[in-house]
Amino acid sequence: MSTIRDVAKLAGVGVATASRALSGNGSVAEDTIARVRSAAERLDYRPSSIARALSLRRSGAIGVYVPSFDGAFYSSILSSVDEVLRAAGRHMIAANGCGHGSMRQEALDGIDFLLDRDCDGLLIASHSLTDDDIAGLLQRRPGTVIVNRTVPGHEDRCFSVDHELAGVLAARALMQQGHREIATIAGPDDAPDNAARMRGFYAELARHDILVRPEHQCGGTFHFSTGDQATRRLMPAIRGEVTGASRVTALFVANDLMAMAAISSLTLAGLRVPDDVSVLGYDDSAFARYTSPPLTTVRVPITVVSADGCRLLLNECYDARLPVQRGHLAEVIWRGTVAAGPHAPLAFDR
Amino acid sequence: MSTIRDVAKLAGVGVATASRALSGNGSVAEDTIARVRSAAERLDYRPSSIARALSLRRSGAIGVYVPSFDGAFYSSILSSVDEVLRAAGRHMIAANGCGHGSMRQEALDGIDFLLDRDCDGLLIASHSLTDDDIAGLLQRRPGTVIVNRTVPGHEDRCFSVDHELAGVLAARALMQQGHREIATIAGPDDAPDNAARMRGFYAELARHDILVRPEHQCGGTFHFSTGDQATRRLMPAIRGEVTGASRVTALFVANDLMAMAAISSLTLAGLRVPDDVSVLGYDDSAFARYTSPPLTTVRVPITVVSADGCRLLLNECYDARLPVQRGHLAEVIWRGTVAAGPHAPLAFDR
DNA sequence: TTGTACGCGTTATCAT
DNA sequence: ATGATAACGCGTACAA
Repeated sequence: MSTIRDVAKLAGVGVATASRALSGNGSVAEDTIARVRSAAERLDYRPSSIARALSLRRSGAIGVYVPSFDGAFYSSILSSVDEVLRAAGRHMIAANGCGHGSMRQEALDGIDFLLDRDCDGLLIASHSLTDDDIAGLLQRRPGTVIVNRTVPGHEDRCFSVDHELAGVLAARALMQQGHREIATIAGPDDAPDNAARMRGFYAELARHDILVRPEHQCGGTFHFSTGDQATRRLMPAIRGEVTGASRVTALFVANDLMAMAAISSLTLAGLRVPDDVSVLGYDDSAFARYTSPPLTTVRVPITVVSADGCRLLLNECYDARLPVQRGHLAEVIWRGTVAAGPHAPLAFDR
Repeated sequence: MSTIRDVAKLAGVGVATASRALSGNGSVAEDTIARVRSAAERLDYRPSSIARALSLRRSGAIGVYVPSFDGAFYSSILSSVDEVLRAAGRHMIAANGCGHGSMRQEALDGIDFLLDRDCDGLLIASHSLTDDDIAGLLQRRPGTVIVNRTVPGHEDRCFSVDHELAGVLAARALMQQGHREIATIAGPDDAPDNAARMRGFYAELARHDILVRPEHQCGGTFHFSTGDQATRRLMPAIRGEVTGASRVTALFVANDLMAMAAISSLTLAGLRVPDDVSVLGYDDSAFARYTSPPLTTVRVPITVVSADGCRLLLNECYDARLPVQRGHLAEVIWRGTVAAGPHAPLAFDR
């Protein structure tokens, strides 16, 4: 490995000149630049990003924490962030939750790990941290951005759709199709984004005098398996086998993974989607248009949300002036899993 | 940010002693260690990983290139590598193909990018690079491991199942269920792993006098959309609407993403899987057990394959002595998308 | 425009 | 067991 001193020597100049010639910072004579360039070429000179980082006191790395790399949702964040970062000549150190603690502990550990790596900035997607965890982190580490949830008092550092409003849209979608007997499969109780969408969902339903019976409210973990389990538990209600209760005709599932598992489970049990039950998902993951039938779902534009978060980070950490959008909106994507229910459809403006 | 000099000063020792006390390398008196530790604690001292990297001439980073973060297959590689790395105190710089060139160019760029980041080692999963690209890279960069394909002459640096054998298993799975009229949806022509599985598949079929008609061999890109398109093209043949040709009763799809799209497409067209057509996937991605119906597929144990590749890297780059397995095997996972075909089942030993 | 010299924060060497 | 000091490779004052 040749260093900049080798290049300087070969070009017959001082190291400072070589550095300037290569980086373009500072003025260097044309022919000197050429000499240095060709010397660098000849030696196959590769600047040490480590030495540069030490000197500049910036590593050029943005740490990204996601609970998991699996699942289309978090993958989208990584893709999107990697693209923005690479275009800016920065890179990503990605960490996911691993180890053996609670999900909160895993997140804390992962973030700690990233911090130890001298990341210039941090982009975090975690629904397992408490608001206080995040508030503390935000205060300790200025260059931090939170994605997919909004922490009260720190709205400027959070990039997310309004999940509560998205929940409202989900409720309307079902009601406008004439569903009133509805069951839900939620995400983790302690996940703020889950809580928000469920809150919005139930509230909007309640505004139209629709109540989801407690026994029709299932909990899940955002993973396939729990979508499957919850659906099985709901099966009698969906089949209308519960005496004294009307048949459940629609299912709102808090993310597409669980929705997909629900459809699979339903199909396996001989129930037809959407003829026997409608299923409404959440996220609009990449696979949603390829389930059988294609999934009707609430789209969360997570790639653009995280790209904007990432650009804010770039602006702060490296004095860039990238455009940063806010106020991203969720919307219902109509595909094939929600059909007309037995009741009169309700109409909503837009 | 306090440095080790601050710690040393506060503890009343030299920097070397402080360094030794903190790292555990070299002998330091018990009470000195305690003094240094508490000084570090008080100052909330965080060693600079950059300075350490410069001094040690190792960044502690392993670069990981995957064509895309989306799709369960590459996500599994990331998860698995991150877990192994974190356990070893190392980290991952992940890059995916982005930019606007060919997939090969994207891979080349991504790898170059990683190299510029002073990664100690490289783990690469790309089916778009040529064997020569990889041979060249392997020679330039000793600490490199290739995952999910085997480059002739570099078997020791490649971690992969035998995709050709896996293709053989796929063919047997279909034949043993009594299928003889078979269509295929392959991955990219220039992807060696795709070529291998298709080669094995066709060869094993041919050994039993089964030929896949050229018009029943479709090409794809490993993405959802092409699985969908190919399936539509195949529809008449599956429906038995092609005069002078027997009805296609089974579909072998080169990865689960396309297989999922195929099922969706089939279902949408009113065809039942597996009653009307069987579908056999490839990879056993995380979602495979949650399609409708659950996908029968050839399992490629990519998490353990890449974990072993990663451990070899760790051994080479950091003189670790982690166990490294080889010779991972693919196997057919029977679920719900392959049913009995119209012909006599063939029997195979194991 | 150019070159010298220092600083970035660590670890390692070598005396003591 | 400990401390001074020299790398590590780069960027950049500052002087020329």
